[in-house]
Amino acid sequence: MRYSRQRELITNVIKGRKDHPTADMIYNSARELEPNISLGTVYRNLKLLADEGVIITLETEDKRLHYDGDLSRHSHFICSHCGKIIDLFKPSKTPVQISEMGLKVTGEKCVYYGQCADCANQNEINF
Amino acid sequence: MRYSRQRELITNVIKGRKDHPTADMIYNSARELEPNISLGTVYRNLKLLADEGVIITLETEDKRLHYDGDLSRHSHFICSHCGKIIDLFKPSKTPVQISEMGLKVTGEKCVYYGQCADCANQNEINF
DNA sequence: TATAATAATAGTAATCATTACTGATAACGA
DNA sequence: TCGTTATCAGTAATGATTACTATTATTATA
Repeated sequence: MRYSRQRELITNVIKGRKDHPTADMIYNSARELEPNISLGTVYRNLKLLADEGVIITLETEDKRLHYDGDLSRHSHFICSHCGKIIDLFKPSKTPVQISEMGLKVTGEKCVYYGQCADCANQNEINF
Repeated sequence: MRYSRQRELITNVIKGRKDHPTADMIYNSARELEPNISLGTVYRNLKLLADEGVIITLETEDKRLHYDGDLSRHSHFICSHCGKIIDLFKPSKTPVQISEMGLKVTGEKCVYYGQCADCANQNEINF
């Protein structure tokens, strides 16, 4: 992977924010410093950075991918009313502590990722 | 909300499956019994059922919404290799127990939903 | 039971986030 | 410095989902 000024800028934009911007929001931020940057470049690099594990993606109900530059283990709270995304770090993970932040939790979706038994077996043979 | 044969069929298709079908998969199943059912009808009713809380949605990395007719509290395991979605019920939620199912967990995304402090305050005034 | 009001449908067009494509540009090893 | 080729800007294409419209079906009521 070669260096590119655009990719560095995109990385800095994400890492420098505490919200969880969409591609479009990152595009707008990036254009302030690099007015000619292309939306396609933003999307291509976001995918690249996510594949490399440099950033994290968040699939939300608003049907747009949100990006997170914080790789530390944490979960998220999404307001069903305004869509705001709030980081929840370990000590705040329990329902009680969440409510201390003024958040009223009505639901949760927890997804684990990895390799299923079938794919793990296939890998033993094919890879 | 009036009764409709199509909505009942769609509901039965989802409730009768243990996998986590997309709209397209539900459409194909529904067509076996109702060959003229429209894809638009499937989408409209899925959204309706999700809004009513009759079914649950799952936003995945494959960029297609998956639906779940099981309302009991549980999380999901998604195979990064084949995309298969596996239910994880309470007693299997810990990493150790997950690995006993032959699943190799490499990551997790946990999202809580509800009302943020700002929206809760606004509601006191406006609603 | 017949009828009117209107929710829901089938079929199709439109939307919108994301991805693919293409000729030009830039990074970087030799 | 030069050649190779990753990356880019700009734009077209894709694909899941939603909106639209004329028609049909549900259901409350006479």
